[in-house]
Amino acid sequence: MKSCLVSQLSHYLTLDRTSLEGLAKLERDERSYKKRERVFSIGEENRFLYIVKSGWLYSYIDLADNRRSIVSVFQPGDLIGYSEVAFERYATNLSTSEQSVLCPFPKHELSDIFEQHPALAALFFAIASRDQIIMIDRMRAISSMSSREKLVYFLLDMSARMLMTHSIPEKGMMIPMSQQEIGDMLGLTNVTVSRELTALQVDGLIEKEGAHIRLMDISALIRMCEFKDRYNKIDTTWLPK
Amino acid sequence: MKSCLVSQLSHYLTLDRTSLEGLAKLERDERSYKKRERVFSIGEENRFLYIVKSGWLYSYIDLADNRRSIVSVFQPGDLIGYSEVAFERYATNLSTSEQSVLCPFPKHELSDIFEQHPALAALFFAIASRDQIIMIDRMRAISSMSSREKLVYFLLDMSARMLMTHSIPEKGMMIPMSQQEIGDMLGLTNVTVSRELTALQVDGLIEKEGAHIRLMDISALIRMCEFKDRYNKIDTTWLPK
DNA sequence: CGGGTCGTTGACCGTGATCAAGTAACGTGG
DNA sequence: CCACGTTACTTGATCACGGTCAACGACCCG
Repeated sequence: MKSCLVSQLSHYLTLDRTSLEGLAKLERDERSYKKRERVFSIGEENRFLYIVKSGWLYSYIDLADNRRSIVSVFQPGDLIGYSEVAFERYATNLSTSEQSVLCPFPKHELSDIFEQHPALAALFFAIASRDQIIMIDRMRAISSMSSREKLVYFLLDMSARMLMTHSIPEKGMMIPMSQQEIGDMLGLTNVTVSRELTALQVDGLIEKEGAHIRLMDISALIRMCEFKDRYNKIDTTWLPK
Repeated sequence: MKSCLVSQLSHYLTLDRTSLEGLAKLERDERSYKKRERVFSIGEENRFLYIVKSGWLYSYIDLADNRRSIVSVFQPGDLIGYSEVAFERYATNLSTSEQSVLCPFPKHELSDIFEQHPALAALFFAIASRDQIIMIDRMRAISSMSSREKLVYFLLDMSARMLMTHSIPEKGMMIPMSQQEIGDMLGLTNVTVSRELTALQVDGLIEKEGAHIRLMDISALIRMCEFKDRYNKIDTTWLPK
């Protein structure tokens, strides 16, 4: 069975035999987590990185007034923890939002990649850089958009991301997050998320049914928040080899 | 004369001779820019990265209502552009805020680093990861703090950053940014920045005089926004060699 | 001296948070 | 299978924070 990480990376670059072997080593172990289970917490010793084999997860930070800020959402094929690799202790919490399987591997094995697979290391670097740009997009959304535009941005981001690895079914994409959690990603309350989602539906821009959401007029939505798809293609021409 | 980049990197790790040579190659060329000069613009072909030799710069994105979002501020010793390395065209604009000198080098030379200096490549990765966490901190600030707390966060961030390379003079740190620009970093207007800064001064938490700001009660300020210094120390134990 | 940028201060207003109540969906155990 | 408890979503009423608009003063440089 093909690894999700490999399939995400192959989307950007055809990997040679030795790179594949290097990656396989990282996916040796696997562990399963229940729904809403905490994988690691802020302040714990940061020893492992994780590859998502199945399930959705998110990293978050608790705020003062028992709300929280959701930092990133992870899906199958994502590498978790490289943005924290510079610190001895975790700077975020990681929790599953549904039942998930992860492959943990120790931090120092990342250094083997740098020593033995420079092209792979550079690809990881490029992906980290892609995610940095995505974070910048989200910052722009949070700091300058209306609540409605923020939601549109969120939906397009999720959609672009899912389209990278698989197509979206007829009844729309399935987002296993509560409205509270969506709000926590955008700096909104669950109340506003509910209101704006129904407003978007009334205006015919989306259709929703349970956890499934269908985007009805994508180009209008893209115009609303000047969305750019950062997932589809990255520049790999500069990579070694 | 010692390079600023080397002195920033040395703050984290003692570099061996070959690493120093690899870095020297990147700093071969240099070019000077006037105050408020545009270095590159969104959409231009992304061919160069830059090392800051002197001056302050910032990258930004224009918003709809002729405002803009300032993404990052760069100071001497910083590496500019690695967060965009994954894209063929620049995703942000870069402009100086005062007269500056930069060392540009072509993107593909970064790949030489990955091939020939794995430890250095991993250190760059760690710094990119540090900056990712800093971005997360700022996201938390923007999405959940009051305007006053945002400003406190901004001041502490600047202070921590400057302390990494040099000490802060008696009359306070000198921030060559207008209140408009500070607002653009935090998602606030110049009006609010002005109001809150004077309010902080009235409360005795800071003192300001022109572009100089002195933090009077650092521990109170840190408590106000739960600030964490991410610059001072990073984990380099996992690096190759 | 004059023009321009930047910072300050005041009055008003709009968006989204807050508080609250009610409904719907779901899982568990009797 | 229903009774119950819990969680998620919806909808309404009110409020506060920070944005907007505007006027004025300080300062700098030509």
